[in-house]
Amino acid sequence: MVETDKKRDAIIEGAIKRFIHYGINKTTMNEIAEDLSVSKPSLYYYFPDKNSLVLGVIDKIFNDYFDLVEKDLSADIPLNECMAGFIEIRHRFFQKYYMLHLSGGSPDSSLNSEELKTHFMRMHGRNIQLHADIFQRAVDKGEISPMEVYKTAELYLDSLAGITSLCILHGNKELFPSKKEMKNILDRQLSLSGIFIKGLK
Amino acid sequence: MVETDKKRDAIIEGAIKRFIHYGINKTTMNEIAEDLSVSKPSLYYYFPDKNSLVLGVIDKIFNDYFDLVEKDLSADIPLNECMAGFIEIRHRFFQKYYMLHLSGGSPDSSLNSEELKTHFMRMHGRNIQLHADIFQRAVDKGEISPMEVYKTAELYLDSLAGITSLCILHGNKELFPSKKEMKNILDRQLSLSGIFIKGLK
DNA sequence: TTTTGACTACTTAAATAAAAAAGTCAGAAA
DNA sequence: TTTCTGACTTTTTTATTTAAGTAGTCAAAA
Repeated sequence: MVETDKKRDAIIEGAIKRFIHYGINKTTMNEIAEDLSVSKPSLYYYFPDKNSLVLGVIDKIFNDYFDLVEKDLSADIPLNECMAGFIEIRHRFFQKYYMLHLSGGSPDSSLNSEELKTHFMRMHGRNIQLHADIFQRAVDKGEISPMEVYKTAELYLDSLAGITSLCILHGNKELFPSKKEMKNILDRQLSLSGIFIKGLK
Repeated sequence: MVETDKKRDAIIEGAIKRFIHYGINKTTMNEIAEDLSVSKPSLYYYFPDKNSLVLGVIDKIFNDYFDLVEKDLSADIPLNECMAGFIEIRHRFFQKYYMLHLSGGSPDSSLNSEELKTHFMRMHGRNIQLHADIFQRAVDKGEISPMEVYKTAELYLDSLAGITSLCILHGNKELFPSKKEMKNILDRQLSLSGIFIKGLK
């Protein structure tokens, strides 16, 4: 069982490497198998279909993200700084996994099946809830005014995601946004976050 | 000359009617001509090509918008209320001209030519400048803190536009967003605007 | 000066064929 | 028994051709 899990993880890692370069749709099960020097049916022994593999990949990426974010959660720093830290974490993930199009608040074209979309939305919801919890804690500490924390967290995250999606839409139509555009997205997200959090006081 | 301008305007009005229903790309010059009971070459007498006609349409719509907005501009009301008013104006335009996809801060697929995109971006810039001017006035009155007004106005408008684009992406994949989704967009934009303006104090 | 029927050139959409990828299975290797 | 594979089938994607539709022109008429 432990061996099996190790193999599963190795496949997921291999898949991620391909996905990062070529995206989910442009990566074939054959390529993933070849990279790992195994046959395609071996992959299908560990994952019933491509969707399950993609699901495993998304799961791993989001868990990495939540691990990082939840580590910062305990520290007793001002809300604005905490949010700035999260933005930078998300920005690194956004950059690294750009080709997977996991960016916006909404499931993208690359997640074809309903199952994947649902799973993605669950992760998204977990992120909102995490932010809502932090907002609630800040309310309890008197750092910001009382409010509907979940709705506010949703609005906060969507406003940041919206900035990203507009910047990408605006920018060059290349496969990958430029360093400059990336920097711009980060700067604007930090600005907006600062104003938003200040507006919650 | 006055007669010619009248005919031009009539053509623009006819084109808008079609565009509202079927969008720019799914409307043919023939259809516009038939609606007005004239021949296609008549249209080409007044507009050298379809782009020019679309340009005239966009120009008219934006001028209508700026007329409405600049009317409210003189009134001496709090910044937040002023912005709320503008959001409602834009929302009405968004709803009415949804099929033209003039919504986001970025030129959409329906604006094919560079000329149109440039013109659209000029209108977009004018809107940012208008908001920057209002922000500057609010700074001068001491209603909000000093800042880079243009950049802030850009961020403000993009954060609102981002909300719209995410809501549309999220929502049903129908041609038209539902009444409920529209209401949701408006409510969230008003919420975000309130928080944002408060954050500028 | 303004309008039109009849025309051409170009673009888009539909249909079809070819290629590639997902997924299966009987059986071999560990 | 669990893990793995070569050879296969089915489905999906992509490329190619074909047909249809649309933008734009022009000589001539109102």
